[in-house]
Amino acid sequence: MEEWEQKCLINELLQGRELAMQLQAHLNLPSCNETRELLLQQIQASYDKALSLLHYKATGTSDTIDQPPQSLPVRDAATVQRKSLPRWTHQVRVGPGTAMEGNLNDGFSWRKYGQKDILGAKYPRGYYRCTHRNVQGCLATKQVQRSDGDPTIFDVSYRGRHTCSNNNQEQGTGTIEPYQQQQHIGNQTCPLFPNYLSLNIKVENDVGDGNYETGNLSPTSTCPNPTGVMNNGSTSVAIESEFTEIIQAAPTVGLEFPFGNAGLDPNFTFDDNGFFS
DNA sequence: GGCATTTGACCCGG
DNA sequence: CCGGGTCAAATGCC
Repeated sequence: MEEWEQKCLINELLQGRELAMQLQAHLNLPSCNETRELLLQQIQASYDKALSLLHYKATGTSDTIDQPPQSLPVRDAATVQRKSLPRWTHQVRVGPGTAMEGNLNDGFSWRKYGQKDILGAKYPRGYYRCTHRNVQGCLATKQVQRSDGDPTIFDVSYRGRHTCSNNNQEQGTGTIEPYQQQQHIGNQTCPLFPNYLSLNIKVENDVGDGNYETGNLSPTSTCPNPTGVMNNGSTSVAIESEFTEIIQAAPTVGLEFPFGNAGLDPNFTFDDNGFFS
């Protein structure tokens, strides 16, 4: 058990370090403020996690002290948590090769839990949560909505951070690893989804006090799932995944991908195949 | 049977 | 009251 915690801790610290380096790199780029904010958030979250790990070790079940009255049904707690989670969105444009929204694979496994027609939007919005929510207490969720202007663009907004570690290579963990930092961990770089193109992200920091999940990380959130680490070299998978977001986020403006923005998808033929009923 | 998606109902905040 | 977000039963797929 202790080994686990230690690994988790190291993971977090490494991640924090990497993120900090990222941040440093971004300090020189005048353009992306949001990216920096995102990085900051992630760094903070890393620290939080690391600290919570230590705390856990020290006191056993640290447990959430500032949990007020309680008695509120689960739902309330969930709501509160939800409200305080950080949120950011990318715009993802999809090329012709990519099938549909489901395939907007970003390295995590999502499970759809709802869909809603949004007022004023042509297309419904899909609601997804992490598949491992129940198992690992991972509270990450995302919403995917096709832009009504350009059907090839999806607004993907993320909420919360993944506390799980799902390293399923077969799932397409290999997000594009665009520019910078080619830390190819293992064989991660699968070119499965070269279709991300321009993505803009914006961080909507509705984390008022910035202490989201300060007092209470989701109870089980602290330690990534064993499988993540099991895979020997890939202890960093969790990190990798999180990096994914950053990486995707970073290219904000005018970053040229290998495949070039131009190359992508001259004419998508979505409309033909019924896409999204 | 187990897991994922679908879909209408429900909850909650503005 | 309205609209966005979530739940949960029904359904589908492997």
